Amino acid sequence: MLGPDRFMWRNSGHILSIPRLRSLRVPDMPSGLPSSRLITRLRCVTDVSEETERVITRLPISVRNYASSEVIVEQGTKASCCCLVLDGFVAREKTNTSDRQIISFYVPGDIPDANTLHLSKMDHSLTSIGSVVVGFIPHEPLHAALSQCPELLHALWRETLIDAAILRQWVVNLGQQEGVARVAHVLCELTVRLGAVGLLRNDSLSIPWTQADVAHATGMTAIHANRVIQDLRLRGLVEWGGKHVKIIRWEQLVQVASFSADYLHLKRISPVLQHITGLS
Amino acid sequence: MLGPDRFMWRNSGHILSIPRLRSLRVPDMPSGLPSSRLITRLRCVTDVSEETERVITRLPISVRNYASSEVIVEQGTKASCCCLVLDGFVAREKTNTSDRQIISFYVPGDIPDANTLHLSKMDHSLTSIGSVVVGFIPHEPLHAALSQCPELLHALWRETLIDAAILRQWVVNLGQQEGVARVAHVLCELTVRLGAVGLLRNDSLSIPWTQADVAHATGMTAIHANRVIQDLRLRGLVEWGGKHVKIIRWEQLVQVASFSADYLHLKRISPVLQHITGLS
DNA sequence: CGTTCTATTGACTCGATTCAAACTAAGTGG
DNA sequence: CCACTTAGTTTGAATCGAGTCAATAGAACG
Repeated sequence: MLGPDRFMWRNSGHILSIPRLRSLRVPDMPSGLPSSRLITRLRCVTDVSEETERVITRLPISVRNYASSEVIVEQGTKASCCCLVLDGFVAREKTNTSDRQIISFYVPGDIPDANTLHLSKMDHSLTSIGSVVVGFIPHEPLHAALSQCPELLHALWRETLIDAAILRQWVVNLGQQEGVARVAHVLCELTVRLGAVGLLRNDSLSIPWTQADVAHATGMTAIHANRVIQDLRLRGLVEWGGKHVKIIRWEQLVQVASFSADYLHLKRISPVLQHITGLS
Repeated sequence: MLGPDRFMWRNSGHILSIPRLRSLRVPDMPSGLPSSRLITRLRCVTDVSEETERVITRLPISVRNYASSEVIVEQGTKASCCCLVLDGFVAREKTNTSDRQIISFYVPGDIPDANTLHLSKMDHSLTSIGSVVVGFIPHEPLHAALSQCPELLHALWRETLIDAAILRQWVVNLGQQEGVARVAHVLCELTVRLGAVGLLRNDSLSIPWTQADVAHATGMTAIHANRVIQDLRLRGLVEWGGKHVKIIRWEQLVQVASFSADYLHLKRISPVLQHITGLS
């Protein structure tokens, strides 16, 4: 149940493979079965019948832990299974020699590589942001379940389409907003997505990212990310200490970010989320 | 067979609905049946059996023409059919009060709103870049065809996944490349995508876009886009006159753009494309 | 308790936007 | 056919957001 013996470690832009020396901080196992994370997520965006729920529960899922900054699935490889985030955060990224771009973040319940069901060759990598628990579902039984259960197929297709909708919004965010707005937008999105699956505590996000991660996601320098974060703090919009971000003024944050949750295509908004966002 | 009586006309950032006064320049009809465009495209990325081809040919497709800068499908509306680009270029865009972001371009054979099959509410608009011929396929018969023909279903799902892969690359492009590289990348991508469906003529792209369109796609000012284009011309990479872009030095363009066609997930490269790109 | 990340600060440079204005090409109406 | 209008392209100068380089301060870990 432990991670691999060697893992990719990022060090000032370079990627080295070094033996694992540190002990793994094993995060808490998600409550209940791994499949419940997926079902919770799917219920946010579509109807899931009990029959479909049973099909999902019967899927073989092998659970695995990752330490921080490990590569879960690597760019260029062919995937033979889909991974389901159970706990922690996963980043999708493309890394060139010097530049790293985080394309999107994934939270528990997401299947970041559902695309491999029909595009097995990975055109990007999946890496862990902080320690992460991931469930792997082999393609064959998943394909079998899909052909047997059209509702599940449509739910998964829908998931991949929402993933694309998030990418579209990210393009807009990068293309036409300036630094402060870009970071604010990421915060808004993660708040709503975490809230949707019931993982918001106390109006705040516990994301084990570094300011460099934020920078790589929003297309800026770590130094500039730092200044943007200070700006957000100064405006009193958030409290941002280390890996803990607390939303102080949601409405203003939304305004700065030009955020609207439409593109997330949520069917229902959880009570916790309603409280924070005022959405319904 | 003509477009609507009124259409959206963009004028210095504002959007006005004015009566159509100008005569429509009706583009040439695509050769053969509308469905052949789709089949040609699908064959670029997946295998299409004759049975599936027959299913596609039987789909009801109503053809419609659009003049330049018309809204084909509008953000916020619920779509009840998918549109298939038959001739010309379509842009996917999100427009706020002042800012316009082109999220992606579509070429003949593409289905820009296949996502509406499972996310009927449009979170963006589709507009015409120059005059365009579009085929509309109602959702119901399409859904029926999908449940009857798994191969078509998987082909379409695959198409939506490639659409997402293009968005991922676009995020990288916007996030970490500077102006010249961004524009060069768009050119490389369109060259390969047009070449794949056999629509490259003479190493050059006939795209009826304005420099403002290029700017909105690459996240910059029209003025800066102009300077970037001049830069590309000066370096001898392209000849860019009006709506006609000719690729002069493909290898250097690829290098400037940091372009690699992997993310387009093409199964085969057409002969014309091989000639220009040296790919296989 | 030192090593290694991570966060922070300052000064300088550069890419990109803004504002203003001129110039070209194309379409319209008299 | 020419004058007029409008969209689109091009140019210049001033300004600003963001990157770069360099260096320090704090936090986490073995």
